[in-house]
Amino acid sequence: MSEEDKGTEELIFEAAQTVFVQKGFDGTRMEEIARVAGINKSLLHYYYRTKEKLFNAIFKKAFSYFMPKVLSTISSDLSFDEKIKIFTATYVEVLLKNPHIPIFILNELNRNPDNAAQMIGELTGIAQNDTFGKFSALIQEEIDKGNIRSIEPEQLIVNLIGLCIFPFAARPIVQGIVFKNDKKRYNEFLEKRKTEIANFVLQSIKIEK
Amino acid sequence: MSEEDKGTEELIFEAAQTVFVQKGFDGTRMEEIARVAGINKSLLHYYYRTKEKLFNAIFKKAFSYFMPKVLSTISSDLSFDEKIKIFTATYVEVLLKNPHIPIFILNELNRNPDNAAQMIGELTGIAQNDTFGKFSALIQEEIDKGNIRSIEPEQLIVNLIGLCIFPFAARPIVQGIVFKNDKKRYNEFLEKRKTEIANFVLQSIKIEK
DNA sequence: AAAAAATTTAACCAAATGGTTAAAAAATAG
DNA sequence: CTATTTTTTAACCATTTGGTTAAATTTTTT
Repeated sequence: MSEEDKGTEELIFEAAQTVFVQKGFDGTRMEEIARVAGINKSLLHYYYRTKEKLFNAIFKKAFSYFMPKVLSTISSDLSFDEKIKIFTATYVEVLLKNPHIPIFILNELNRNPDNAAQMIGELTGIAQNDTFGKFSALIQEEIDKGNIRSIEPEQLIVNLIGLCIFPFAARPIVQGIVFKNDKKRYNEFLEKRKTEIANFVLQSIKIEK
Repeated sequence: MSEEDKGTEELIFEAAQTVFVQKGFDGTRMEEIARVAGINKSLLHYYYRTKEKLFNAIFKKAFSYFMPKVLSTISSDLSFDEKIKIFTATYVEVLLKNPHIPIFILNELNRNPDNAAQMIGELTGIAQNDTFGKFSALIQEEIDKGNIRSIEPEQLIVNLIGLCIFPFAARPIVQGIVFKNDKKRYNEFLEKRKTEIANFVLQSIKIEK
């Protein structure tokens, strides 16, 4: 394989990403991927033998955006407050750059949990490191130290992640119904979320006020 | 049409709901709906002429679970705190009974926003009443009265709804990764959410502490 | 320039799918 | 009982789709 092969392979990969992420596995047609990539179906199969193989490659990459290394912020030596602030801000920033990822991942995870689990298992990080376990422990420490009020660590973790992901996964609802299709206000709303989420969460759990 | 017609029509409707909600529009096969309903394809088309018509009927009903009348709690004469508590508790209860609805709605909304918007428009309530506008006004009043801290009403509304919906839409993640497939702990977690969400939110926005 | 690899073209295939049709059988209504 | 409606059966159809094949052309490597 030459260097330019990566050019074509990458071209196909990006086209596949565009189509799969927008339309899901069932809604995606191989021909459309080829069309978007500006090549033909034969070449598509020449690089990725089956739809499944291509999809799985896309899924893995998409998942790395969905559960980004941002979670490693937890293992840094920042203060708890800073960790929350940086985690949420960075997470929202990542999602602002990949706004279609959440609904894609959530849907495919739901559609074919077994295959998805397999793909996630093949990724390094996330599942292996037990990042959430560490996060739980960190929260429990803060509670024990009296820095935050008592709360089940899992509830707090799901709140944090949910507050970041939800406005993206539910964009048509939030933009359409809450903001009556005013895209500008919806985008300003998302921008503010970068700091708003940490604010909201910390106000809820901090003890001194 | 006789009375028993409704029996068969309802049978088909329920089978369609089961399949569509689990597999989405693209992933659903008409034959599977017929199989689940215990009838044959011909009879299916005899009642609902096309896949689209059947789907749209299902979508409308599902959406009424996704955005339930619970939102009318807002217009009641309860105290603000009570409104939040009852809204979140009832919403989580509704979703516990229809756990697959969120991801179904979010995905179909994303897949075909125009058709979804049309269907939502044909429903009474929700879109017409500007429930969210009223909710915003209510929140702003509470801020002006000094009962809760300053916050953009839309941020608070999205937080509330997101905290309710997210654990259902992201079940495979929450159950699989956070709770390592311990279904029992995941279900206990959801049960606690009925009160936990209001707790979390009120702690964040209440002024006296 | 020769060999190897990449790309295109186009025809082709089998399976799946949404939908139709028509005739027979069963159930229901008048 | 007769007429109507509902339901089944089964064959059928056109289209779509993922995938293959083979030959020709272009590009890259050596």
